[in-house]
Amino acid sequence: MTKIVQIKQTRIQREKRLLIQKAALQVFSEFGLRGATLDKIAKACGLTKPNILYYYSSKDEIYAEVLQSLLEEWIRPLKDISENGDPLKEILKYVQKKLIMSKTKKQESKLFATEILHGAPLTQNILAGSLKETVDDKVKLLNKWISEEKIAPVDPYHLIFSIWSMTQHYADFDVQVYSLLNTKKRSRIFQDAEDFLLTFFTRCLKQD
Amino acid sequence: MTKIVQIKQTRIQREKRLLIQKAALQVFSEFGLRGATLDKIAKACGLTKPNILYYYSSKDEIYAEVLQSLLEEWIRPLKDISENGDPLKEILKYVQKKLIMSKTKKQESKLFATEILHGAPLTQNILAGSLKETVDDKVKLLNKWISEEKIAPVDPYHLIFSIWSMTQHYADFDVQVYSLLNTKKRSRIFQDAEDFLLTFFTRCLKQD
DNA sequence: TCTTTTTTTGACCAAATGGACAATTATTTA
DNA sequence: TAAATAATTGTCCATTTGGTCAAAAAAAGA
Repeated sequence: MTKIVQIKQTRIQREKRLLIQKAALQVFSEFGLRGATLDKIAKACGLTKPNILYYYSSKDEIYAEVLQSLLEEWIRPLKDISENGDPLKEILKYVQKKLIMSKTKKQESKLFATEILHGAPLTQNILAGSLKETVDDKVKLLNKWISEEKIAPVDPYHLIFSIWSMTQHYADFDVQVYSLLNTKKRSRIFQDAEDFLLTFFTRCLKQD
Repeated sequence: MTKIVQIKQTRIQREKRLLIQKAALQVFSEFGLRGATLDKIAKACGLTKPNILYYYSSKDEIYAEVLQSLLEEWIRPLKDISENGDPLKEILKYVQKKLIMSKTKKQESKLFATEILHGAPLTQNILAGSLKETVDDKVKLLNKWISEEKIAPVDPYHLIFSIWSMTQHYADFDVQVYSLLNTKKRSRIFQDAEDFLLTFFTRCLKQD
């Protein structure tokens, strides 16, 4: 009696898994890992709870997969900072990209933030691994630009932290940001934010 | 048969309530509202679960009280920005204060962040109320300083957001920050952060 | 000290929730 | 189209968890 292991995913499996992931992202980002329930995810994607557990063996597995696929996407733009372009322009382009992500990937940003905030139980090794590699690489580049006097001297690690924090703030703390702005300013948050950030980093980094 | 309503707190009540609040802050900031359990709080303060419920009628009530007392403390430093001092210095002093809070009030920062991140269900009215008042007040002051050409022109709302995000990042994302720095830099995070932030805001705001 | 009030706790309950499973239905494949 | 495989679901279960309650213990007051 041999059990045949299924290797290739069927069409339905691909579709349903994606469906579940989308719903899970939504629910996890709103309620956190522990606040999210399988019932909520089930309702969000129109499947039954046992049906979800047919595709994933546990709630934690769903969470892990959602987080995993999000992390890769999250690190990517940093890699795009290019040694060849104009230093200030490259940095500003990165700021813009991150800001756009805050606008269009709000759920992802919040889920990532919640994970880190609560100690990054599933993410530690990625942080200390591939993310650290990429960061260290870009830190070297920034230091090179500084020594060549192409940008003003700053601690490159903290420069990266500042870009992350300022841009992600508009996704993670959107409720607060919205609460504090009046209707008029609310409708141009991201435009104002972009203007502010570009001015800010230009003033801070431009060599005179 | 009249039930006498107790008005004054006994010594034990004062002590135990504080004890519970401390433990609750710790547990809520680590696990979030839904991840925290009464049992965890109970263990953290060495009381039994029913005993905790003798002092607080529900878990939500504990959460609300912890959050409430945290919020007041959270807003306060912003109020201290003074019209009379030197504009740039006043702003830098505020940045320093916020950074110190990130260092010494990490749990509070994380709890606040988690609350906002998940939609600020209990905090909305405070955000739109007393916090908004204070912010609007300081925005006026910043605009005045700008029109008097005492600091460089920037959007004052986004300036405040940038201070919040960059300083709180060191508390909320500490796991990430630590993961990315080597041992040497890890031990001077807050010194480096302060240098970075003061330089940054000075460059950005100084009138030439 | 004796009484009253406050504090503490063990035992218990109901609801929520993650998950198992067998039976049924739909889809593929031969 | 018949057999095999994949997908779906109703039902059930065990654990976790917020919360209750009556009785016991401790503290305070007279």
